[in-house]
Amino acid sequence: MRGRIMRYSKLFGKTIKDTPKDAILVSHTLLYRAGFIRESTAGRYYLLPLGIRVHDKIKKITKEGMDKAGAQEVVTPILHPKYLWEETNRTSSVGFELMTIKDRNKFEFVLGGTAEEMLVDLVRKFQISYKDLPFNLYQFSSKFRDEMRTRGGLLRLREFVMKDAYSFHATEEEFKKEYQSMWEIYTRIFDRLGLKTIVVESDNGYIGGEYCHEFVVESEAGESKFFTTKDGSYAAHEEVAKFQRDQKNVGEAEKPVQEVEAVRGTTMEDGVKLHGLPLWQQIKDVLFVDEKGRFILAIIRGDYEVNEIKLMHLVKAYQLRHGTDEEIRQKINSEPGFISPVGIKEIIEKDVKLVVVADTSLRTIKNAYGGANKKHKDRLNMNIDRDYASDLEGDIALAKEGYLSLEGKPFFAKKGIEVGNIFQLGFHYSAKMHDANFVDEKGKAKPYYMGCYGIGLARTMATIVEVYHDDKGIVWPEAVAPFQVHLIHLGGVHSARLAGASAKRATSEVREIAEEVYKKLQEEGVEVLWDDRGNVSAGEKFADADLIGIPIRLVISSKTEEKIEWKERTKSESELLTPLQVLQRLSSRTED
RNA sequence: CGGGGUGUAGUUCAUCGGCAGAACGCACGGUUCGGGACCGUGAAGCAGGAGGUCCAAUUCCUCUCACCCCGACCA
Repeated sequence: MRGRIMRYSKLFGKTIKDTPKDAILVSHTLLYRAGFIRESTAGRYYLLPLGIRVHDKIKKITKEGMDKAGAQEVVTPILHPKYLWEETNRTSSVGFELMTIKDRNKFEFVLGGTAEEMLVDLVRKFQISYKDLPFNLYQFSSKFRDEMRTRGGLLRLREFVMKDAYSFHATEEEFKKEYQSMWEIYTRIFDRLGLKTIVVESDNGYIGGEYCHEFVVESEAGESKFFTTKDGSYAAHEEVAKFQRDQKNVGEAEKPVQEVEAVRGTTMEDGVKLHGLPLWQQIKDVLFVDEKGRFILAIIRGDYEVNEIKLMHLVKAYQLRHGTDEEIRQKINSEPGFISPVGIKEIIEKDVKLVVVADTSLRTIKNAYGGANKKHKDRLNMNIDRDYASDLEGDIALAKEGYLSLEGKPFFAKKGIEVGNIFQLGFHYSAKMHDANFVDEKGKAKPYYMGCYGIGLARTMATIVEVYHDDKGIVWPEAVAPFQVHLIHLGGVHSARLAGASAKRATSEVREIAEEVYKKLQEEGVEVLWDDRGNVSAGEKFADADLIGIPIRLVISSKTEEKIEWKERTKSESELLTPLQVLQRLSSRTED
């Protein structure tokens, strides 16, 4: 534990008045101005004494939560042997953000950005039996991610401390209990940190697995876009949100297909204008190419957009890019802006692998129109099953605000900061890595079922500031404040003299009394920052106290006579208390 | 990686071909003393880096690096 007390005159890291020009977000500005952080290079920050105190408290609360949930703390090396990442083939799938380093023997390491392989490697060093399972191992360690772009001070870093946990189970049922337990513990941890989180269904990204949830704090500063219903019964990230397709003209009789001249541009609007038909009746065709070079034609109702994440999952691809105009012409033998699923398999080049993926929305329309795989030719009255078919059919549509959830409730779009997440990993890692097994009751080796769980500490710290601040500065919740008490004494030879020496204290005495109070608070175990500067005006001390944002401000001056002024950062009024009352109040607060 | 922007004192910014400036901050002295007080003095800069044009470049041109913002990714 760090020292409980500090004199401001000795505190490394001063407050500043000017707003740094590069700071856009409140959290960045305030943490910088108040002397909690300084930047090293993009996405890498120094935590100053005030900053590390807050960081430590967040860590402590996180740790208490994890321990309470029965997880056990470990430490893994930051340099991961690269062969481990090769074992799961993640060197190629996440290569864009991995950083590598070689030792003097040219042995290659990866700077750890997440530690699934390391934990599996650790666990497989032991003979795990079903009797050992389940268990959950966690650590606090620096993570390195060579992010393409950093953002907003501490919100998105290239180097940060993360609490990451990895759980190992014999069965899926067993895992689900842990997942639920982590869900609850996370909610409680963030609650203690003063953050109200929304649990949002989201995409796994490069971590792998089948499902996961983000813990999001609603904020305009956030990067996560998600949808919720008014009652909160459903919350899902934009990438995965499921919604109802409304029925359009399903009752209409199927008309014969007709090929027509269509001298038009290549956009959806051009089609609407030319034929005078609604956008939803048009078929949207989007060509993608995956990492294996497969062509994927996504077809969807014209008023919807393709969700690439959903599409990737459906076709089991790792990466998608849009097909180029040349590819459309030379490989598919179609025409940009005029692609059609009708007869497309017959016209493509022989060496081309094409997967046609249809969104379920195509079942809500009849007699659709769209291109005819030739320039300036369109086709009218296309109907699924009769005129065209897909290799895969499913949900590949992007949700939007106002769409209805599967329960029929309208979506509201929200933005938030993702402070933590929980992942189902299943056999994703244990299947790929050798010997990632446990022995079951019958003595047979089986892969273990896994989950993982992360919380970013610095991001959480910034998020707290995003939520708790006012125009004067930070307003730390008590649980994470760098100190509990900000003690100020005000000099004033003059005012003391003017007020008459008998009842009032002289300046030198005020400082002595402050020092006594400071020592008394120390004895009582109160964390206190004493602004002991003698040459600074009252206004400056107050402004600094407001900026730093410690919950309780105690003022001693010639005006307070035998008492001490008590002011809470969250309130505008103050009151005069006797020293005894101050101590009583402080002790009652710490008991809460 | 694509698009946009910024690099001049610790910080925020002026100067925009002709001796490098201000405010805040910092140091020292003095006056103040309950909401960022005032006066004086002082220290602080190879104008991000390299190259070019010019009698002369912080200023114009080229390249490069760093940082910020918007997009594709994430704790």
